[in-house]
Amino acid sequence: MVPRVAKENKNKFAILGILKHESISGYNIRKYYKFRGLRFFWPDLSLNQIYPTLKQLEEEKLVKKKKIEEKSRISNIYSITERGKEELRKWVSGIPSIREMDNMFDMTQEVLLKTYYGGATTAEDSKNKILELIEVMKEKKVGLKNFEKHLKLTLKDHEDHPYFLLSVLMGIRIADAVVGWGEESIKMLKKMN
Amino acid sequence: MVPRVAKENKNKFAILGILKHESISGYNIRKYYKFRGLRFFWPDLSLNQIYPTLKQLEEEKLVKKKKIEEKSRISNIYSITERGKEELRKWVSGIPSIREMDNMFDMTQEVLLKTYYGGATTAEDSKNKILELIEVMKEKKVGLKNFEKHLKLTLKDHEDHPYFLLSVLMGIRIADAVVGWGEESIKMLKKMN
DNA sequence: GACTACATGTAATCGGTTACATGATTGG
DNA sequence: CCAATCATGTAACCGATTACATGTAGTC
Repeated sequence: MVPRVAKENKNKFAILGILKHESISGYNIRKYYKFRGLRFFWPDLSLNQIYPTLKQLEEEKLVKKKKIEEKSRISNIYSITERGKEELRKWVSGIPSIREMDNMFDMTQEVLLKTYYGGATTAEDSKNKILELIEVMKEKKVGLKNFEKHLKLTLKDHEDHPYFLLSVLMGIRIADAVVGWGEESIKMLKKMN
Repeated sequence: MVPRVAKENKNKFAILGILKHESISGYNIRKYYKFRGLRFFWPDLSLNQIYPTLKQLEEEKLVKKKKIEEKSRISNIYSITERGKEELRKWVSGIPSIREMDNMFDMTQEVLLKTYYGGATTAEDSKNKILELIEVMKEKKVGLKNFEKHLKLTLKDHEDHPYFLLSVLMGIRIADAVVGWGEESIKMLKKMN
């Protein structure tokens, strides 16, 4: 029997990354998510998800809970443990398996989250991930360009084809945007050394 | 008690849209997904998901199953019913609630799937959806530009800030790409009339 | 004979959403 | 005093993934 590998709970690392940046309560993790820009590219981190995940992280000894009274208010402040930092670093530095993905949004999201928490590992690790993303996106673009050519020739064969073409054009735009971003990012990361 | 509104099963409509284009088997829905470009921007449609969904669609009388023997092979060919076509049209023509979303990828994906199946409704419907996406993306960009300004000023205050900046820059690139695509698409849809 | 592609499903489980539940504090 | 915000959770359910299960047809 092959051991079952559960789909990674990425919200776990999203939360761990926030706690690496600062020690805060569950309620404030939600605010952090909402007000630091993470929400623009990462799926909703709701409180109903944050609290159980924190409980799980505590059981795994990746975070520590402390009851703190502040301005006559009691809240549970969570902070990352050494073990948690190491777990985060391992996850962030790991090359995401974007080669097995087709969906351009999925792969971009994955690399973006790891880039966002790039402070948890070395600039070199971040650079490598972005370089791979650039490469894969360029390959996707070649495939999309072929679709475009084919659809432009068969535009009038089926009422659906013009709409298929529109979605392919979006794919090409996304690929270009990601490659452009990647190249700009590589330059910025080099300057940081 | 407020009635529970289940999260829309979008794969249901993805499959319905494929069957509107052509009558095929579950196995071939998977191939369609893989080879028509849908995979570039829509999450994996696996066979383990396709079969139960087809069963559900059949129960709802949105599709019809027919056992067909072809080249000594028996397969279940599914075709869309009139009711299914109407259900698809209603879904495609509905304005997605992207204003309640923060995640730029989510909103783009949602509009893209509806654009992909634009043949199920009028060009006018597709245009309206894209116009709204352009507007929302422009708003997101304003927010991201503010983040960018702030992060550039505080770049050296925290080791994480350069990485936050990188993710914000990606957001800006995505926003620009989507707006550019939207404007190009509007022009193409106008020509189609 | 082994491998790939065709072809269809079920069972167990996980991750995430919706809904429910409770209570304190602050500001108008 | 009422609304918004602070603050933390549980229960039920749904959607999607992983794993399991089975069998045929064609090709190297």
